[in-house]
Amino acid sequence: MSLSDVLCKAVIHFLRTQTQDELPKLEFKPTQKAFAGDITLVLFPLCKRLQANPLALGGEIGGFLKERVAEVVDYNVVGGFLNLCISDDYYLDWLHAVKGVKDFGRTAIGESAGVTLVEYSSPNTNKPLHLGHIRNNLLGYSVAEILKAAGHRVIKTQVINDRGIHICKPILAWQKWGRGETPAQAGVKGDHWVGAYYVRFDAAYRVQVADLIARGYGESEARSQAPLLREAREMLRKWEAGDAETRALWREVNSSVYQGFSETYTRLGVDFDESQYESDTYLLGKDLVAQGLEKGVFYKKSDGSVCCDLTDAGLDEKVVLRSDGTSVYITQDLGTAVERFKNHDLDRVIYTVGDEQDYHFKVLFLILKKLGYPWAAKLRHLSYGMVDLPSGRMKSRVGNVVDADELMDEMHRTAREKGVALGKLQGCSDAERERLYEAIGMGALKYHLLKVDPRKRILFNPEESIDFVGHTGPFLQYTHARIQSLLRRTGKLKWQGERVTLAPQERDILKHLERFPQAIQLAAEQLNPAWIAHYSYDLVKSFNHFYQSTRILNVGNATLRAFRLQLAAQTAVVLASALRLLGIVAPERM
RNA sequence: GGCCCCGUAGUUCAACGGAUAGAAUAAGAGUUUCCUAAACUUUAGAUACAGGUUCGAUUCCUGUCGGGGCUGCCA
Repeated sequence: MSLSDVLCKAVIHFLRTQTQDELPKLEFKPTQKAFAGDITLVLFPLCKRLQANPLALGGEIGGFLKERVAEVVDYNVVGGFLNLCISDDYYLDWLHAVKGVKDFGRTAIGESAGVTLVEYSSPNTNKPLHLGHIRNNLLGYSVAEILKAAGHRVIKTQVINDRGIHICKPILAWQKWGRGETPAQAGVKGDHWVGAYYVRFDAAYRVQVADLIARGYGESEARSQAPLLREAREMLRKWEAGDAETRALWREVNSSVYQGFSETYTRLGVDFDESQYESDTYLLGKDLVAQGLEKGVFYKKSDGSVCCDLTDAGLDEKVVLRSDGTSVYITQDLGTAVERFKNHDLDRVIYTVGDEQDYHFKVLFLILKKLGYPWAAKLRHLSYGMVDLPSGRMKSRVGNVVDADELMDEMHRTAREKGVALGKLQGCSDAERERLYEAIGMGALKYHLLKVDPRKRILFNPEESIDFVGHTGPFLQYTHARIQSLLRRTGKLKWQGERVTLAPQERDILKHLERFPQAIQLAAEQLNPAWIAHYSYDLVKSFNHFYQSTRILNVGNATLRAFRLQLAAQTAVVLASALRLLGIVAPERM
């Protein structure tokens, strides 16, 4: 039982002697630095309910706790706040109890733990991943890891958009102008290789459109009648008809893209338990549409298209099947959702998708509810803001897209430049050094993107590259490395739980460390890795305070030295664990 | 037009409805015979505006202004 549980129980016990009325929820929080104490109970809600004076009530509760709860050694009341001072023994016992615990802070996955499906990444196979995908991947991966740490079973999945007109375009360009070239021959990753053909297609297509317009076509007509687009449409038609040659071509080109994606994922440090391909799922929703028609959830319009009326929820009507009988985007999403609940016993499904699709998911969930699936309530859209550039939104058409691989290269390069400038890592082999620069560069990138609340847009300025000093990933990594260095030097000292008197800095770290499980739970509830990022930063700040103001090793008292080393070791354990939840490597040295 | 999200130091980010709104960075001043100076200490600097709800509002509600998104038989 955690300390706040103990306190909560005691306070309720006390209040029961005062009243039988329903009690408001008790609110314990860490005491602010400016006041004496460790844990604070906010009295206002209680005062209101009991019609008591804050000072008097605080005194009564404080007195009761001091007398009856061993951990509480003192209290004071300021305004409407009851500040409790916790005994050194409590924190020392706590540290002694957790010091050997592997994976401290993580909740073991219980027998009854439900399965959460986390979908993220969702790439298109016609171009390489960009900065927006990086945010998506880091967010999805981190949330999945946090859920695991909080005791859930998790399946990580990606839906690969591998079919459609946009996939046909680069294939067509390659067929026309590629002369059988392979990515290996071109010397580029497969995804970039395909992306280049996509760009090439688009350029040629635009020339054709301009040409048609010059010959008197209207703009929209020119766009839809350009020969290249007609060819691409024809390719899509053949693909859908199952034409063997087209399918083979498609398979060949896509396979090199997957190789490229795989390298990017590995470098990003993300992974998936399964992948779904739209080429397998794009027809799934059609029978649902038929069922929906029967049930009267959908209706057929005079042109033959099928719609769902959502006006009762304040939304519009939504087309779920085109007039020519083919599916739209939401049709396959309906089908995929049903399929997932058929294949797995799911507790929850999390879709990690940008906030531009908020409306889409609102509609999707609503339609599934209307179709009568009780699990519709278990679907959740993990919506995040776009990554903007100073010039505005990234648009492939404008050509200002920040490529994922290039960005990672640049982070690595910057880490190396800064490391060299600071004279770091001189004792390492070249290979080891590069490995560390990679970890640090990626640490900077990941922390930069994850520390921001997912809902908010991120402004990414390539000119002022991501920081390595201050509130950054490398700052956390550096602290971890320093602790490791400290421990390497003095590995023999063991602390066996002997009593010492806690200095304020030591107590401060202990309080932070003790809060780690709560930080994980909070992050898991809110699906927000930023909580972990901020927790880690606070922990490191308080460790540095301790580190700077106490000479850990230079004390005569061997017990105190051993205790401080244990404190440092536990900080390293928690820090490494927190960083792992963000996908950040905690280096042994740097 | 309708719906949704966002407005906090010069800048980038914090703050389950709680105490004196925290950090980082940029600017100023310091700290290395001492466990890693990618660190630490210190000075100055902010809740877009107007109402409301209440013991208390950056947070909730209404309105105004500003930024973005969605409102496709695209994905």
